Amino acid sequence: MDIKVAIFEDNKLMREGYEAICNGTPGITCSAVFHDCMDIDHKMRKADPHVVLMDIEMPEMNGITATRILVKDWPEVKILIQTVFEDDDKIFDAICAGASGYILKSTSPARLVEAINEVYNGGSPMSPYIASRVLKLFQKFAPVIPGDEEEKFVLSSREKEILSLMVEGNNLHAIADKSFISYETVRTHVKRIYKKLHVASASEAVVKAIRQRLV
Amino acid sequence: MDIKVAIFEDNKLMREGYEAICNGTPGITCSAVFHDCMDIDHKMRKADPHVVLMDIEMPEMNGITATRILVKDWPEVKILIQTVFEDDDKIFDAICAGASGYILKSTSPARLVEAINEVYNGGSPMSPYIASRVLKLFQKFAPVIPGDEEEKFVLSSREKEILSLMVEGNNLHAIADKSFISYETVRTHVKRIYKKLHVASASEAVVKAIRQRLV
DNA sequence: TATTTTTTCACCCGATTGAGGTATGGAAAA
DNA sequence: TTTTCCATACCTCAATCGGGTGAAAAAATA
Repeated sequence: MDIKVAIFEDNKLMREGYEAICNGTPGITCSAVFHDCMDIDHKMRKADPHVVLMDIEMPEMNGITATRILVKDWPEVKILIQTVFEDDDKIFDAICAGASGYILKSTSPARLVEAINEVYNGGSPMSPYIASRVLKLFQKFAPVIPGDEEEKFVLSSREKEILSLMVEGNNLHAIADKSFISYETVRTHVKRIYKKLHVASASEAVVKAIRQRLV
Repeated sequence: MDIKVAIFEDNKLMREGYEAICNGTPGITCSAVFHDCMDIDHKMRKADPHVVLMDIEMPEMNGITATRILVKDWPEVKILIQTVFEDDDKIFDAICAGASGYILKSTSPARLVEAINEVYNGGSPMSPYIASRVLKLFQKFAPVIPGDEEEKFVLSSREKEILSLMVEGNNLHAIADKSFISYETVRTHVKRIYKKLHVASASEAVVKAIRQRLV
């Protein structure tokens, strides 16, 4: 069956262009085109797409907000962001909103078709420039300092589990309940975790857990 | 002038395959092939490449460690990681090490050539699966959740300062000393921070501080 | 099989923390 | 000018936490 694509794009010319590209490609059908995201719930029900081609710059509701809504309410639908902008903030927001791909409007029709197929199959097409920005942002926010090889902490699976629960904000009693073990046992595990992590408090442990991505 | 590529790959067959692909492509020249990363400094000086094709799985020194060294000592050289592995840890480490691209060994020769051109021109080629893993990891580690607008925490500068000290692992007495205020005052601030952040413990506060980028 | 590691539980002690309240001076905003 | 917010400081009380010791199953490993 064809991949059903819904297009959200305020510019009439581009909207029609995308529609033509989709319908002109075997295996892809444009099930609906919209010029804004008003009443998006109703629009999505009507279009029932596999892939959404989403413009960022739109009146009333921008594509990023719309993406957030779609990710929440239609988690199976893949969202392919399309924009003229290349700035980090937009890229960052779109990705955090849960977009599956991010391509520039300068992308060729052939590449657009490729991208639609890729998102549909679980991949994440990105324009080369976007991809490099994503990696840069990733390196910037990476919670680890890659140099320190010495610090490798080996926690047992139970210890990792308990550390995770600590990061989630549980106190020791709550951890005991959720793990179905006694409070004293939790305390024993926690003490061992502290020893292994070379810390002396829950706060330090969770900070280290996050920064060293132990959880 | 041709793009000069240096190949680091322990498997003889693949090594020769890559070399043939590079030299068989107009605009690309393989300036050297190596079966390990020993004495990498000398090897790099000899090869003087624009792009390094780096295998992750190698004896003596793995490709990620080598990547770290290259990024530090040859910052202009683009590194294209190539591997059979798809696991998140490897991807994560390679990107943090500073790789410019990450492709699977199952990638076609045509796509490999494309990728070499893309990294050379500042892009970041990634296999679709890798790209989607990167986005997932990105979302996981994204320091802000821009969606929840309700949750914007306005801390006074003093409160932020104290929260930072908490994140650094100081206990309340240490914070008092470092801030030149009394222990009890620190406690008052901390209580207010808890209220504002809707948390009930130091651990929760530091987790929220890190995740919401408050410090 | 024997040995080590992991997981489990218990008790003690002293220090720390969290929650509640009260209060004062100053700065900023209304 | 009054009010609100911020920073400062102190008090009490109960609960929790960190450190230490000890020990016994269970599981993994040699």
